[in-house]
Amino acid sequence: MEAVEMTPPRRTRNAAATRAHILAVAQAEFVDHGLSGARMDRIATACAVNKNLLYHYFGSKEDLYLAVIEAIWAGLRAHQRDDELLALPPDQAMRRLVTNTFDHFVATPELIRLMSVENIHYARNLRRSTTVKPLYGDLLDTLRTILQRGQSEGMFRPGVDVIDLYLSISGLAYFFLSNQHTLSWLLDRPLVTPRRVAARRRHVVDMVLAYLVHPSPDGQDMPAAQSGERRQG
Amino acid sequence: MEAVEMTPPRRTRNAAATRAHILAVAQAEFVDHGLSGARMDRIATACAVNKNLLYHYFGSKEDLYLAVIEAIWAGLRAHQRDDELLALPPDQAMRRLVTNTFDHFVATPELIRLMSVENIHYARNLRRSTTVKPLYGDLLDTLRTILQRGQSEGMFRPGVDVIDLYLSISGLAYFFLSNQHTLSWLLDRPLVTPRRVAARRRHVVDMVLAYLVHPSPDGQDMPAAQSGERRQG
Amino acid sequence: MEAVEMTPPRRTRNAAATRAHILAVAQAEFVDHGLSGARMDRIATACAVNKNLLYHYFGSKEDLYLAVIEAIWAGLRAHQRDDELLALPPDQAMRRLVTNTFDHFVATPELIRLMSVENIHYARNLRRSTTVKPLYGDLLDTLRTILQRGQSEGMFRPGVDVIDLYLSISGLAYFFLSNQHTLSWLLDRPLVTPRRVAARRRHVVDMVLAYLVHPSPDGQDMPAAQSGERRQG
Amino acid sequence: MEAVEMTPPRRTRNAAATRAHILAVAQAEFVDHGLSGARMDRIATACAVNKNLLYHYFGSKEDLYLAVIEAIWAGLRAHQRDDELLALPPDQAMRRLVTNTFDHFVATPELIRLMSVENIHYARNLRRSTTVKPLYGDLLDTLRTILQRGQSEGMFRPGVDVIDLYLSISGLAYFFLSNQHTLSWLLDRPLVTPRRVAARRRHVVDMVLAYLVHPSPDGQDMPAAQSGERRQG
DNA sequence: TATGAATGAGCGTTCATTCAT
DNA sequence: CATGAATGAACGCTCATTCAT
Repeated sequence: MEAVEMTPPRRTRNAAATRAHILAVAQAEFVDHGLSGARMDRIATACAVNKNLLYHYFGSKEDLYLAVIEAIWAGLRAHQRDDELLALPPDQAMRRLVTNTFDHFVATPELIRLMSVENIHYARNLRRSTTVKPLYGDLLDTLRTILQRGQSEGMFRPGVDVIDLYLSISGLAYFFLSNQHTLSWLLDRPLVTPRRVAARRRHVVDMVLAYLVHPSPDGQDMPAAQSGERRQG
Repeated sequence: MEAVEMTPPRRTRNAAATRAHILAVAQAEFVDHGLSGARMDRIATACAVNKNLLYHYFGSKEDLYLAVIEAIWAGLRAHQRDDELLALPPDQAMRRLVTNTFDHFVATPELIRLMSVENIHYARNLRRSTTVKPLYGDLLDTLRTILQRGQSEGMFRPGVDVIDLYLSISGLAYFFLSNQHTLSWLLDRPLVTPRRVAARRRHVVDMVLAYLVHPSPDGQDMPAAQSGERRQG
Repeated sequence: MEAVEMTPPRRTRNAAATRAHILAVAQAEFVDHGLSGARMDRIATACAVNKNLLYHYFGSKEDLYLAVIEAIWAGLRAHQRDDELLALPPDQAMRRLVTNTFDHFVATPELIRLMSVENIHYARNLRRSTTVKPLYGDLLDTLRTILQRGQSEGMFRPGVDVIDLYLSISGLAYFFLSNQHTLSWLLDRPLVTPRRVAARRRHVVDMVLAYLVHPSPDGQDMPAAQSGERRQG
Repeated sequence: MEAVEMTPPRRTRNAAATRAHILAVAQAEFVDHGLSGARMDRIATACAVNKNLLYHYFGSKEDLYLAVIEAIWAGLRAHQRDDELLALPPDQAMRRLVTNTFDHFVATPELIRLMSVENIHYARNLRRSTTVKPLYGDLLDTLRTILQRGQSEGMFRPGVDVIDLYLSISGLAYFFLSNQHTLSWLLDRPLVTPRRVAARRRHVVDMVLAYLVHPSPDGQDMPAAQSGERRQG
């Protein structure tokens, strides 16, 4: 809920830095208030720049918003291109992919909120973007590769739709974050404490792997048995 | 995306009907445009009613919005109170609970959108409600009962957090609906066709039950094996 | 600042009483908020009658206001017709006339405020009245009689304009009441405490009589010498 | 009753001039219609300026009104600081003080009306001012000095309350101006013609000095005897 | 490049008033 | 006589945007 700080470029003749600063402040505003609720005035004031500069650099409120969501979706995609995953055995790769997704969502609340905002607006603006779509041409490739590898090894169950798998991995991490405010009110407890987040992380991994991994004949390979994540405090 | 029509009660001097009509039209407006984006003028026009009447009945835009979300959350809760579930064996009860949740989300797109909208506003309005919270005191009771019954029978795995389970059941159904517009653009295919929804329904049930249900020693009781829902076309 | 009480005529079929009640409540509203600031809604609510009744009885806001000021000006005039004055010697009569004016202003703050309100509106409404003007045809008669009697006795100074005398008697009592709120703020003390009002009453009488009464040749008849009012606590 | 014109600074991009113009036009509006009756739209139109500019410069209607009354009260005080008075003998100083007050009221009808308006609103706005009160800390000083000087010389009567004297000097000049519209209707003659104003001016001076000045033993020093003002036509 | 001044459209809200019974 | 339902006009104010330099 705080205005982004970044090196304030007051009296700077550095156009790029000013632009970046505006973008960062605008992101905070759109994250906080949505598209309709955001105020150009507040952005200009928070940037300590003249309001006209916003229009000079970005053209209009909607275009400024577009620049913000283009940046956030590019950041998401950059994170997803995790080639190191393909070097791991399928179950470990999948586990890593799930935790990476989860961790990125947790670490980037702006992403969660802007995704909600953009869907409230029926993705009308994202569709106007010419930069985002190209990045997502192969969105499912890594996941599909891991999935197929695990299936051909007999480790993963057959008949798994990669889109459904993607939606589940995302949804399991997304929902409790995106809807934390209504949920924590109705459930009468905070949902995004470090403790609860860590527990949920384990739960999500368990659920995805329980679904994917064939139980071994002798039952000793129950996914849950190894759900303890070593890398996380 | 259009204003609700309902039997137009124009020229009727029936306060309750007028109020209900306003509420229905207002819901459509808030669903479509969010809180900040909604326009009282549009609501009044769509109702064929004087704008002042909105204020006469509801006091303010925010209070009208509150009335809308109170109604939608009450509807959600009414649906969740499914006592018939407790008469079923745990696995069937759980399966039914998951499909009920899923089906209600699919059948009530307004709910999904208003949940998103309200979370964009940090649940500020829901928290003002005095009617919603009381309904949700025992939100997790049914789920907890089913879960514990399954665990004591040895059918469900131990160590399952009921909150996490609730979040997962909801999230698996919620995300692909709430974010369908960005997702279908990025994934280059529609996500809410009848075919895809049916497939996703099966997938969600499979995932939840695969997570919960112990594999039987001989491995022939894989949850997925019985995922075919008979009751759904 | 309080709503007038009067016997609340709820469920009374007594039209006259209802009308009177509305009038009393309306007076309080106009006194408090002026003409533009008054609200028909507030009046109706305070009367616990339907808003339409105000229109039924009085036609419009401006006409209701007119009824209020007609009543208050009639009350003022009724008070001024003090025939007993003419039975007194001129100086005592004048003293009585001044104190009567003063006391009536003090006792009727509504009068002061409605006079200010009506003048803010350039007496536009009072001029529409057909009932007030007739009452004031002989407004200055009593004053003129007393004045002339005193002059012909050699007790009052000659060359006194009766209008100026009237304006002074009124103005000396009016101003500190009408402007009490700004004055007491700027002078940093309350002006309408019982003590201050009593002192001002003496002062006003002194000033008017000092102006009117010839000093007696031996100087022992200084008006101030007898300024102590016996009749007042 | 018409909006002030002043050199119309349209097409001028001079903030200070625009602000001053708005203030002048706003004063005329508040003088004419009071606070509740004034219309921001009318002010904007009369200024040939966008309505939003009023808010940009003054924040709100109430704050614009506050700026107007701050200016008028500052003007009143500026006029009252008449140090030359102290160089005159007490009776002449007092005479001058009374005429100055009277003349300022006559010359500034906006002041009279805004004082009435502000009192109708219980001085609620003046009390919000941080600039007016400091100017009025020593409001009574000059008057007190003149009074005491005259008393110690034996020229003025003892036992005069300086506040009452101030209220009387003001009230004698204020009332016939503030209430001219009702009065001239009820008295059936105009009250603010040059002739009547001049006569009233003499009357007010006479009354104040008759009250203050001891009659000389031989009676030839009747205050009224020298009431003829030379400086006024 | 950057700014202070200014705008037009429209928003949420209010208010005196009228309709229908 | 009295009421609940409903209205039209306009009010104070906001907001994205443009002008002029």
